[in-house]
Amino acid sequence: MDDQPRLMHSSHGVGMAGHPGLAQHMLDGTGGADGEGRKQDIGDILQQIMTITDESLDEAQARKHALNCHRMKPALFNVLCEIKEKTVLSIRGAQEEEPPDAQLMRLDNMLLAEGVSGPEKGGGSAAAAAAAAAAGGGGSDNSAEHSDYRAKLSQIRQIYHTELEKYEQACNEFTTHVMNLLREQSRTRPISPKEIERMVGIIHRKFSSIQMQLKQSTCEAVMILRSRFLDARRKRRNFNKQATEILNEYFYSHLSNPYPSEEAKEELAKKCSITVSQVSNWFGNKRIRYKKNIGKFQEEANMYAAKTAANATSVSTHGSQANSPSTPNSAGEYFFLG
DNA sequence: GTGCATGATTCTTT
DNA sequence: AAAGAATCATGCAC
Repeated sequence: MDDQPRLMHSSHGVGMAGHPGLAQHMLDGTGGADGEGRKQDIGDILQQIMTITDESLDEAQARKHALNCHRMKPALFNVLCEIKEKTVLSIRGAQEEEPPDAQLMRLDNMLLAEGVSGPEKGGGSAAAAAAAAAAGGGGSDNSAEHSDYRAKLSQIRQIYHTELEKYEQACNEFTTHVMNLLREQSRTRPISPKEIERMVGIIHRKFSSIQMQLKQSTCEAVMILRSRFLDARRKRRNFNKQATEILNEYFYSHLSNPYPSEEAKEELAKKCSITVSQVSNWFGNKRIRYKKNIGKFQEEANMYAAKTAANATSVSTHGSQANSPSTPNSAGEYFFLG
């Protein structure tokens, strides 16, 4: 055991000299058996290994074969393997720590949530349905947009999977190729299984970083699609007639103070099948537009006043006129006069 | 295509 | 935080 360092040391000392004639002599197995001769022997083998890449392919092939058959080869090979093992282990210890990538996990989670990387159909339509629900809308005519969204999502999904498969295939092919190469080389130079393992790890890391780029751009594409789908301003739909009617009825019957409470907004939202914030938007727009041009809305105001009055009389023959805007009892309180 | 209507957003004011 | 005001972007009738 303690002669291993000596072997390596001698390789440095003698290896650089280069004695083709002597080397041939050694490889023939006719060299001396004394200690000094053995050192020379090993040194020449190492020298030949180190210079093998300088030779032509045929020469190198022949040299390789000769070296493989050399009587000292197994011993030298074992020693080199041990040394290699030690250095590889020390390298491993130094650079092995790899925290689970938070970014990658986020991307994976998102792709799963959006139904891009999950099971075939279910996730995608679920996400689309959620997006559709979030979009607010009347709910009747968004099925066309919905299917459009779904089609585009599945397009993204398909591209993603094709690319992913391509990467995986390339990764496997490359890994196999490298492993075959290393296995082949391990016959002439010391390559420990751990080193192969490490190499495979490096390859996988490289490919997974490429995969991450794919995941990132897929996420971006989904986000853009989603934001387009969800951007209500782009896909603005007028409220249906009934909803507008309900909102106008409330507005004109509360003309002196058209500021519905939170509860009233919720009630209106429910009646109109829209969201509370849409109700708030509507009243905000209505107030400002009414105030800006009361004349323009006069006809509408009268119409709804009549309607409200009619409703009131039909409900109660007593003819309550509590909410009649056409007969204000205290005009000074009207919001648009303030 | 044009112009007005309308729902949503953004910024400012209260 | 809610309302007002200005503005944007689309819908729709013509």
